[in-house]
Amino acid sequence: MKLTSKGRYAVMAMADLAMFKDAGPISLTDISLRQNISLAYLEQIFIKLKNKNLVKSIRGAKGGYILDIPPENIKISNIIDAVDEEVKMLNCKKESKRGCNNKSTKCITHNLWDELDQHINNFFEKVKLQDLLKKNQTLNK
Amino acid sequence: MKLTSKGRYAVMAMADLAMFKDAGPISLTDISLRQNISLAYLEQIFIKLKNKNLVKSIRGAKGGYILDIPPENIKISNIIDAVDEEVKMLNCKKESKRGCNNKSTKCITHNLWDELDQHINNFFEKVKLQDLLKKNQTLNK
DNA sequence: TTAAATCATACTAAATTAGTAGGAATTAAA
DNA sequence: TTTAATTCCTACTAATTTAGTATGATTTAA
Repeated sequence: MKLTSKGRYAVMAMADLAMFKDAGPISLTDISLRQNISLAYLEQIFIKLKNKNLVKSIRGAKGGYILDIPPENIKISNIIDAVDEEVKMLNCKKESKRGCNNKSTKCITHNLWDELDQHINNFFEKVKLQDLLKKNQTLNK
Repeated sequence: MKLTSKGRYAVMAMADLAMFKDAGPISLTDISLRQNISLAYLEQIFIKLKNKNLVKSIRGAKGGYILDIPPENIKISNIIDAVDEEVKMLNCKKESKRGCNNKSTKCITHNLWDELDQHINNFFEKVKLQDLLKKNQTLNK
């Protein structure tokens, strides 16, 4: 789980789509204006969202994107995973076969990052796209 | 709360100090060798830890660092905050006076990142340095 | 006096992130 | 049938951040 503004943009854009989901296909131009994200950057993001079947595209004039899944069934983690390639923030894991075996002093913090990662993932698993639309509420818990 | 390998190194180094806390001052050279972190980089990290009164330094030959607080009273969040300047991952906050007021569609995801941040902070608040030394246990919960 | 250590600051290299640029393909509507 | 609006595709680049080096000064035990 990596957290960058690309992921943030993706969530914002998906929330936008969800808000206007009854208005037919939404063009990236619209989202670009409303959310203030560059069109070209949105294009890249939406290719990925489409590849993960979170959205469907309608090409040509009057085209755009629509959600391919109802917003109450889309986890935030689905969105973030789609656009930000899953790179573990643990870097002791990649190096090691030997060494970082959780027993040496060398990687005593291993467990810690591992659990943090689960913790963050868990957070994003619990929150659905739909939840974002109900504003000013506590999302998780 | 920012999460980088600098923060990871800091936690590793502090855990190392905690393990050897009865052995008098520990030199960064020792930590460097045990944890495989460059000495010069450790030096930078320890200046910050010292500024936050997490460690004390003893200069000169046979010098080194010792914990300034017992490990059961040091939260992981204290360590990470000390070395990784607190830069909010929310970037909608910095721009805005107007705009991102949590009511516009513009920053509908505001709450989400805010809560995530609390969530991560909360995780690191609950875990103490001492907890890392009891290996192979669940840290949080 | 020497060697081991911290302290301080500046620089640099690598990686990542965030975007731009330019055009091709598709399609609704005039 | 032409035009304009759109997605699609790929390559490039600029900005930022991160991670780490380099250099040398200062302190102190032996």
